[in-house]
Amino acid sequence: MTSTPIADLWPTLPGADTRPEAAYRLLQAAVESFAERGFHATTTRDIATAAGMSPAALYIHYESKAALLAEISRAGHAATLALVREAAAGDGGPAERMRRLVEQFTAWHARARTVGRVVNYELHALPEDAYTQVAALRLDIEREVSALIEEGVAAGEFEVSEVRTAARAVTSLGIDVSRWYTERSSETPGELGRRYGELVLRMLGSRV
Amino acid sequence: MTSTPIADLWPTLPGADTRPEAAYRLLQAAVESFAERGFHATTTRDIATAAGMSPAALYIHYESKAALLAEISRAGHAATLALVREAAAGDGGPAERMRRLVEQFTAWHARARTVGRVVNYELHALPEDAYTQVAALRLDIEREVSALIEEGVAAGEFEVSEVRTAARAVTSLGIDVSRWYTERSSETPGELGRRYGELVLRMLGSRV
DNA sequence: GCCCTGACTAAGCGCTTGCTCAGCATGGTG
DNA sequence: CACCATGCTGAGCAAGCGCTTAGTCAGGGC
Repeated sequence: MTSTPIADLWPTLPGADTRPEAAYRLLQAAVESFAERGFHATTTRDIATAAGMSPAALYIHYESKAALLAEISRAGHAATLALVREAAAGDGGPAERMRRLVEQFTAWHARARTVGRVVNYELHALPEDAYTQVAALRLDIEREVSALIEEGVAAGEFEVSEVRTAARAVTSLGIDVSRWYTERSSETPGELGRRYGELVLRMLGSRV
Repeated sequence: MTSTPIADLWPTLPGADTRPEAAYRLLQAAVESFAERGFHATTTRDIATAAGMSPAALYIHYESKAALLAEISRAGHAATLALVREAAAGDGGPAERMRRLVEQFTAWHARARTVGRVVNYELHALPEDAYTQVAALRLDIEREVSALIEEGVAAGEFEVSEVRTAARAVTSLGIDVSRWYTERSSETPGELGRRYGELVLRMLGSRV
């Protein structure tokens, strides 16, 4: 692992290459604070101090505390959707692609657990317009997983009684990783991903 | 369903039969507010108003806002542990008991989703002593599930490569239900429980 | 040398927060 | 009848909140 999750996210932000480094430090501090204490328990003073600045400096780079949350949530969801799309559209049969999808989805939620927590558990604090955008991305993720399961059923590789319930279970398993995973966990993100990939394939009645 | 989840929890509280009805209304209002907005975004005025009282009345029945959270969290965890113990110690082989456990664990997290949200996602806001108690209950729940999986493996009914990872996955699936389930969900808690029971048995490589 | 610009700070404003306190109504008891 | 405990309210305090404002300062263009 050569870069932290927030560094992965940063280049995907609009105008990232021209933004001062301070904006990056603020975003990083915000992710960590929101993940640890939640959005409402985090103060603008917390974020600014962690980024080595006075509270007023925050407002030069971001419109508001909520704008920071919106930026994190949008970028995090976009990254997750990209990851899911890439795995679902890759080489191999449905089962093989599903295994890769779960491996990477799970590993991401372990590795980027701070971003993952903000993305999945602070939705209610988003301003309405940001929430609308993010809800659309979440729907896309679920649809992508559902489509892959359906493909697997059609190909005779999976056997499930309810596709939507199964898709829920698959994404649910991965998302919840960001709640309980800590750096003190005994498994690496990669190991966990591989084991969850195995479990999910069995859950879907895979014959492969 | 003849009673709401908070009514289920109330009788288990110390001295519940002598407490005034106002204390009950406050607890109910607190559960709903904490579940919807989170602990920190909820004000004592929100809770008191929802219970039909002035803010000051809250402090006659509870020591603080955090004491309300602690009471909810303790009672919710105790109820979940009791549910898990009952299912794990019931009749039948390991697979049969695991199916019942998952059915009931999942259905509880759907039906009592407001309590479930507070229980699982507001841990960080608990005072330290309440957190210690609750953490012990959570460990007991995980141990109960792990023990049942081990029993199943020993009996040749399950086949898993890592018991702890499998136990995590089982509880994880159920817990996450309280995050996404809404009263508008297409499945009833009972249906969802049965489907999840099926998925989990397959996940554990059940031969039954 | 001069001024402009962008990044930043010290101070603090207006408001909300968790919580307190003096006092009021009510209903059971002697 | 007086008395008092219980449950509650209206008013408000101290602290902390998100955010603003006036002003500082280094560095680059002319």
